[in-house]
Amino acid sequence: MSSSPALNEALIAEAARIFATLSEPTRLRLLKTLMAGPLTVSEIVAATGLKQGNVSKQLGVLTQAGFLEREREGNFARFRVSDPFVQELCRLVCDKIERDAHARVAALRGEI
Amino acid sequence: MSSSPALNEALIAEAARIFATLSEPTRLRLLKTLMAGPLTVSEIVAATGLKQGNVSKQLGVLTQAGFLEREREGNFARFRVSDPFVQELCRLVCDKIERDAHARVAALRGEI
DNA sequence: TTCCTATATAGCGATATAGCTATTTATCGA
DNA sequence: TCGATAAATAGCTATATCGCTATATAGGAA
Repeated sequence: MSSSPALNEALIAEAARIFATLSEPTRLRLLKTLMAGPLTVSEIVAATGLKQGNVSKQLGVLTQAGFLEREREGNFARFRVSDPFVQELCRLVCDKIERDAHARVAALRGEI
Repeated sequence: MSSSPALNEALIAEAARIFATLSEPTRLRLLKTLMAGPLTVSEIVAATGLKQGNVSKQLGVLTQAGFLEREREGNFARFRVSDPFVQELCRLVCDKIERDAHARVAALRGEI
């Protein structure tokens, strides 16, 4: 049971879109900040030191991509990570980075 | 045991780089093609219909990122996926896409 | 060496998007 | 209704990078 080329292309395009969403340091910083718990825009601005406009814009991108949920609270907007998938993905990547770092250290040891 | 801000930034930058490498449909297509087994550049060109120059360029990007290994075979260059990490990552993302698709279908059913 | 084929790379136009400043929109309290 | 504050957005410049064409490099065979 193999899928049609078109479906494959759609799957690839969607996967690329997901990876692209996660390809910006600023957005990863926002996700990391929100992984500790839901926060309002101003709290995020205070926690990260990023400009309010950029924070709003990138939160919008992450929400559009389905990684965050937005909830109005009076004058504020509170954002939360909406999908454990994000955590899984980030953990996998971070583990990989650590593994590679350890491998590099081991290689250096071998070279001495 | 929390890491220094600088280390965190480095980790985020590295993660963003990994995601960015996977954010291009062409590169995902190449990875997908190579997941079936190692191939030379000309075989990849034949299998995908992409231009030789682009294939070389993007294989270079993937190799630089550590996702592929290159092996000279006389006049040819054979590439292979070098890290099961790539498969894991792609599987995770594809699963997510399928889950979301099913969820959308279910939502549609509910709306009828 | 000289030719031929497989890869790699240079240079270019087009496109996408990050972050900036400034402004607009939305919601609450007086 | 009228500020005041939180958030979203508009418009901009700068930058990165895709795929393209054309060319350079590398390695084998004659």
